[in-house]
Amino acid sequence: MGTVQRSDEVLEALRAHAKRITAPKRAVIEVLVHAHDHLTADEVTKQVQALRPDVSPSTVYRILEELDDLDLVVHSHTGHGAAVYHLAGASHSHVTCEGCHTTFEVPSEIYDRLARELLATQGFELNRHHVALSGLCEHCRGSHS
Amino acid sequence: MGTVQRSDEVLEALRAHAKRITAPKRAVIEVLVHAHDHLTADEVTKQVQALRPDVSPSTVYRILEELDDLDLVVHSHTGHGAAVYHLAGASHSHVTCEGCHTTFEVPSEIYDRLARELLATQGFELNRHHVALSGLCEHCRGSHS
DNA sequence: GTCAGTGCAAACGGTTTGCATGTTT
DNA sequence: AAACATGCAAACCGTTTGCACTGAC
Repeated sequence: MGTVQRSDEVLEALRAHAKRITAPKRAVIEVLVHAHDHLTADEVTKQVQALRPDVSPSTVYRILEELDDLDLVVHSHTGHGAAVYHLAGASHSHVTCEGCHTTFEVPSEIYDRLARELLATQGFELNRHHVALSGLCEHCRGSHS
Repeated sequence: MGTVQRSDEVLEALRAHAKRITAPKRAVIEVLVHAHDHLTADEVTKQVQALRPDVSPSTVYRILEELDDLDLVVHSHTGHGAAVYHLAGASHSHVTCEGCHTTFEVPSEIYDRLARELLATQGFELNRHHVALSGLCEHCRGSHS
């Protein structure tokens, strides 16, 4: 799995895989590199369109898919609403609050033991990224269900 | 959280909550009680319609939602395709294979340590049911990707 | 008789696809 | 110039909703 934080690393990887470098791709990558949180495809699209209004949502989906296939970005399903995307940086996992629908990162080591146990007992190889754990964040736990 | 395996327990609970007992509800409950695996809403609908062809998908969704609200059924998002439903029987969790898209149960104790850790370090209260863990089952791990 | 529950059809959100056009290589 | 990437619009899947009607209580 890749570990990328800068645009040129991503572009480099694209070239290495004989993918073409286009304006929409540059824009998507730029958005992802500067993103502070985890973005849905729609949020990526809106930010991209702020730079290049003519880029279509389907193109953004296709680019995200391509980057995902190359392990340059990672996406995660949250059990509510759209999937979230971010660059495949330092390996981490996700949890989503069912109350406020915020997705945040947790160290993926919290899965270590569970992953070992699943492998040993079920022969199941855990993917720590593909879905976010669900529950209630500190704040929403206080408020109410 | 409820622990129900028999139709009459479910019907009982519905009465206790002043919900009406209708033919479509009986059929949905019957299907769930006899289900061997985890069913999508669509699968429930098809099985219900085998008994009562005039029951509409939206009704099935509404019934599943009602039963879910009453903690009589549980649903889980798998990171691929439709959510799966089953009776709220013995507490267990789910994992889904990204290869063959099979969802199966695992003892929810595998989460014990992780849940404690999330609570202690993040103040996050884990819901062990709402999403299924994702990965590769023994068989698909062998085959390929 | 009342109201919750239902069927239908239409809308919805998120995502994918077919196709003609444009752009990178 | 060939191949690939794009924009658009339409389709898609899973799910929710508005509404008039039916049937449980």
